[in-house]
Amino acid sequence: MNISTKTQYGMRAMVHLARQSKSRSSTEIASAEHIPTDFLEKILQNLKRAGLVRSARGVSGGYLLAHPPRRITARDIVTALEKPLSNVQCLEEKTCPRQDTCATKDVWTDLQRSLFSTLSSITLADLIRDKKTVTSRQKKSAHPKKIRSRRTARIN
Amino acid sequence: MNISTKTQYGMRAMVHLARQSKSRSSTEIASAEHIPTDFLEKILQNLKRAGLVRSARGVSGGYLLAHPPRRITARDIVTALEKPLSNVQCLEEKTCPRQDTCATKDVWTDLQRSLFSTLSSITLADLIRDKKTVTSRQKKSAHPKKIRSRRTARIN
DNA sequence: CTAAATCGGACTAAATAAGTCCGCTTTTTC
DNA sequence: GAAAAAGCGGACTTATTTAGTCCGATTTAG
Repeated sequence: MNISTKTQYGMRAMVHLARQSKSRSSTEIASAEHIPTDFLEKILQNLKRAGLVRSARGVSGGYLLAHPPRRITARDIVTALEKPLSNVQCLEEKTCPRQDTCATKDVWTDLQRSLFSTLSSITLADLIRDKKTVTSRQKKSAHPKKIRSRRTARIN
Repeated sequence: MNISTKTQYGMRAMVHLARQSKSRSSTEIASAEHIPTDFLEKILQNLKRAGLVRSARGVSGGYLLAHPPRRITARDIVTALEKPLSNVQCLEEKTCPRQDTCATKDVWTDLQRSLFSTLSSITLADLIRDKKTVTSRQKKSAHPKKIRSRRTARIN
């Protein structure tokens, strides 16, 4: 019942990317966020396969968000990286052999629902706002963003 | 991000005990709930040290709940058995070295709060009731206040 | 006394997590 | 066209955690 460092790294990297307007290389993110480079590379691959980031190869390549920050939730990131999100086998199609055992199933379904619901309510846009606006995040209001551009890179 | 089998076993054992009015031996619970006996023994020790069950040694000894089922929540059980309930080091007193990193802290604190709140709202009494009452239990999602009791499970 | 139970510690095996290494491909720049 | 800087992919290693197992001691009812 813990959050793997992989997922924590991934969350940090995504927040980092959410603050940038242009693509960033994995080495740049790694040094900025104090994440082992090769490990981050793997994480970014996962995030890419999950459709959360896009990448460009070659010299001035790198990664950037595949969607605007307010369209990416913490749930997206966690489910992309945390392997068996709620691994309680009785939540699969296999039912418990005993009915009384299944009484405990309610606990795990409730837990999973609450987990998903909480994570879904948090977007990257929320996270890159100031701390004091955290309370207002719960109300889910839309916010404009300022975009600073500096360099140009081709992204697939 | 999964529930250990240890915790699942423990939950099953507690539900089992909640249905009984007298003490039960670990071997009895183990065979009824299909849990490895020696492993269950360890789990019951944990639950005992957490003050959730009581035990009697000797020939007709065994375990029984330390409190009535309506006073024991899923949170009690999970925290007793799941070792690092939400192991995100930045939730400890050690702050993250970088401020921007700490943006992700909100995710984990929210997650933990929601987790605790959900687990706290489920009592053993809820779990041993009929399935159809599950719906009504979920209505009082965040803050459990009223608890209806039907049968009086005289344990303690 | 003996059988059935709780206790406690030590130990092991399997699985998962966390990271590393290496070589390849793609793209920009000189 | 070569070099450099990036992403990509697979295989590999190491450390930690999980899931038990084993064994002996102690307690207690009959």
